[in-house]
Formats: sequence, structure tokens, C-alpha cells
Amino acid sequence: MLANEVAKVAGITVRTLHYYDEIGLLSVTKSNEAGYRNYTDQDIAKLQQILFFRALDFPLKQIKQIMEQPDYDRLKALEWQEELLNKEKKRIDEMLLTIHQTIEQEKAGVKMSNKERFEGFAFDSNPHEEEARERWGDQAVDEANKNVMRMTQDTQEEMNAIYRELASIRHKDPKSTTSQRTIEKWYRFLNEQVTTYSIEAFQGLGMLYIQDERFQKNIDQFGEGLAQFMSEAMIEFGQNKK
Amino acid sequence: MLANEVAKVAGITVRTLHYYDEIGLLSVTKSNEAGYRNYTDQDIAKLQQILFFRALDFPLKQIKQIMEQPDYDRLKALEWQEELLNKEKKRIDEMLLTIHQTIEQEKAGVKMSNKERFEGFAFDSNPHEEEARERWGDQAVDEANKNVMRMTQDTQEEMNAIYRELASIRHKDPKSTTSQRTIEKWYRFLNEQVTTYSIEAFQGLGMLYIQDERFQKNIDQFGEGLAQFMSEAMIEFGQNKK
DNA sequence: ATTGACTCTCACGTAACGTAATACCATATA
DNA sequence: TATATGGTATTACGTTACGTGAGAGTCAAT
Repeated sequence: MLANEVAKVAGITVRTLHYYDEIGLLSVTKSNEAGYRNYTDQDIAKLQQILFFRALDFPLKQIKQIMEQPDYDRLKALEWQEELLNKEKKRIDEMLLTIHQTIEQEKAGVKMSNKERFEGFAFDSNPHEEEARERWGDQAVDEANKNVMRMTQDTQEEMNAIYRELASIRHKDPKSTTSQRTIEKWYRFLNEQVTTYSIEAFQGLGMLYIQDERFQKNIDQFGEGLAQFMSEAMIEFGQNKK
Repeated sequence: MLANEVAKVAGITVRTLHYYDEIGLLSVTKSNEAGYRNYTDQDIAKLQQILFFRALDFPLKQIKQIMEQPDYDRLKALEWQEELLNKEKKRIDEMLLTIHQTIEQEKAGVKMSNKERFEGFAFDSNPHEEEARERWGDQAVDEANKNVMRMTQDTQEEMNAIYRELASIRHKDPKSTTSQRTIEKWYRFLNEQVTTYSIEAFQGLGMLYIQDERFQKNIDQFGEGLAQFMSEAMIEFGQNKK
């Protein structure tokens, strides 16, 4: 069989066959006197094997190993690959979920602007918040907002105390021991009084402090630049804890 | 923020940031007097947008378009991407099916070849069968063959009855309720009398019916085109059961 | 003999960075 | 103050699995 036919039957291009020949994955005798590649039935069988593994996203190098070494543990390779595929499937499912939500949001966004036109409803979203929501999730933003509002007088007092303490050291290096020790108070306070924060969520919250104008303004009431300082300290805190 | 910190927080490498700068995806001012890249909050927000799309497997070129053109139809892009992801998911499901069968084949295959050695069992393989084996696994072929041979007279009768019933409706739509109800008999018969078939294995067997000449010839003895009809009905059956 | 459809071998292009190599810069410590 | 450490920058080649011509030869049919 000539390359052309083989390619058609296998659903690949001639270039692919050339390439496989070139890298020694599927070496083929050129018997045609004119140098044409002549694929025997055996070659085609081997090609099918190759395509089988390729369809499972094996890199060609590994396929070569599999084909060359008779003691290669095919079974283990296959089981490993199955695992990878399952992970990939999960990843795709997550992406589909995300993309679905985003599409809904996008659609809802259009409705919103219609609503706005007719009801004079002003939705005070700034781009930063939108982005923050996309990246860190509505959960983080909303919980941060709402839980603060639900606080009792006592905890408000405690919170303000921490803010004041942080403000008093806001010109120091956020990475210094003092800063880190104080930001840890903030971390503990949030976990005890507000909601459970993972290290990552805590870092995300820190980023929010400079991303979201409202956070920044609120925080900076205790001292100019406090939001920036806290943000950096919180991110550093997360780094240390990992 | 310097590149290092940005990279750490964003979970990417500095090289990636350089690259994004290089291709103009995330151009950043180098204000540090030493040529250091200085990422503003806006830059970081943009990076987050970029990473959002990248996580959805958008190519960078398209991301650039999305970011540059405010009139770019984000919604359509997202829906298109969703479609692609769904196709990819299907592909992965097919690959998982194939790999699962191959693993079973491999497991059973080793035992088989040992048996073969000691029992002097010579298996007459034709290229079509080879293909079928590679594609659907020794298990399917062998079990289909051998179990049929081991069947008693009674079960043979039962099997033939189902074949005849199927042949009588083979010109109907394989997806019709009648067809599906009858093919279910076949499914139950196989599970009770031959061997346990997963839905996937059952589908694989269905494909075998048109892939493997011998199967096709055998089945078509009960009626021209029966193999084709059964194959389609079996695959449909599997789809419905998932 | 010419045409059209194939074949071959270079050899560069692609995407999204990884990986040195080389040089400059900033800070902490001896 | 010299140096070690660890950051920054640019330049440029390496990677994977081919795609895409370019230029030249080959084959079968007209």
C-alpha cells in the first residue's frame, strides 16, 4: 500500500506517515525503486496500534517505547492513562460548569441593562468587583460583605481594635515579624468570628482589599494605605503558611 | 508589584508574564528605572481575566482579541467554546471506553496466551479479526466465540428465538420502542446465559457485529442486514441506559 | 509527449512557553 | 565595604507533532 491510501484509510495525512518514519516510530521499507514508501499489512497493523495509543493522548515518544520494548508494562501504562483521562474529564466538567455559569451571567447581564433602562435600577457594579467575583467567587465577596454587617457590637469593637493595631504599624515592612504576627490576629479573628477561611481564600481576600474600591475605602478609614499594607501582609502570610 | 510576586500569587511563572508582555497580551510599563516590570492593580485585574479565559482553554490569540475588541462577541465565543468542550468530553468518554476494554483484554489476554501455549490452541486470525481484537479487545471476541460454543442446546434455542424476533423487526427504526424492547431481551440473555456485560461492553459488542465479518455473516444468516440493525440498536440501548 | 496526480526530500512555521546564558540590580551579612 | 544571595532583564535556542510550501522526480493515462 502506498502512503496515500494508507493515510486515507487511517484518517491521517501523508505528512504524519513521513514524520513517523522520520522519528523511527514506524519505519517502512522504500522498495518501489523510486523511493516510494511501501506499507505492508504488518506496517498497517503497527500503525493501528500507534493510532490507538495516540487517540489516548500518549506522547509519541512513549508510544515508541511501548512498541519497542516487549517488557514494557502496557497494562500499567494503560491504567495510568485511564486515570489521566478521568482527571481530564473532571477538568472539562469543571470548565463546562464555569463556562455555563459565565454564559448565564453574560445573559443575565443583558437583562440587567434592560431592567436598568426601564426601572431606573442602578446596579452599582464596578469592573473590579465583577472581576473579583469571577476570580474569587461570589461566595468570598458576599460573605465578606454580609458577615461584616451581621456582626455584633462586641465583635465590631474587636475588629476595629485589630484595624487600629494594623494601622499603627502600616508603615513597616508587611513581611516583618511584627506585621506578620499582627496579621495573624486578623486571620484568627476572621476564622473565629466571621467564617472559615482557607489560606488561599485569605490571600484572595487580601487581593480583594486592593481590587475592590469599597473594601479599600472602608479599610483606609483607619489609615491611609492600610488596605495596601494589609493586602501585602495577607499574601505574605499565605506564602509562609504553605 | 514585581513580576515575582505577581507570578506567585497568580500561580504562573515569570516567563509566562514575559511572554504575555512580548506578544502584547499584557503589556506593562517598566518604570523601575532598572527596567523592572511594574504591575499595577489594573494589570493584575487584566491578568486575572486572561487566566480566566486560559483556564477555559482559549488560545492566547483569541484571548487577545477578546480583551482588545470591546465589541467582540464574548457570549458567542463562550458558547462556541462550550460546544468544543462538549465534543472533547465525548471524545474522552469514547477513549475511556476503549481503554477500559483494552485493559480487560490485557488482563485476560495474558492468561489466554498461557492457556494457548499449554493446550496447543491455535487461533486462526484473519486481519479483520486482528483489527477487531485491537479495537474491541480479545475479551469481547473470545468470550463471544467460546461462550457460544459452550452453550447448551436449550440456550442455543433461546438465542435463536431472539435472533428470529430481532430479524422480524429489522426494518424498523433501531431506536424505536419496539426495537429497544427487543434488544433488551438480547442484553438480558447475554447477561444471564453468556457472561456479564457492562453497558459499555454491550455497545462494544454491537460495534463488533459490523466490524467483524464473521459476526456479521453469522448474524445475517437470520436475515440480511440484521447485524447492522442490531449494532445500531445496541449502541442506542447503551446511550439510553447511561 | 504532455498532462495530472501522485511521490520524494529539505526546510521553515506553529503555540506556549521551558531552559539556559549572560548581565544588571538590591539587600543582608561578614 | 566586599560579597553572597536572590532577584531582575534580554536574547535565543529547544520542545511537540505535525502543516505548509518549494523544487524535483515518477507513474498512468490520454
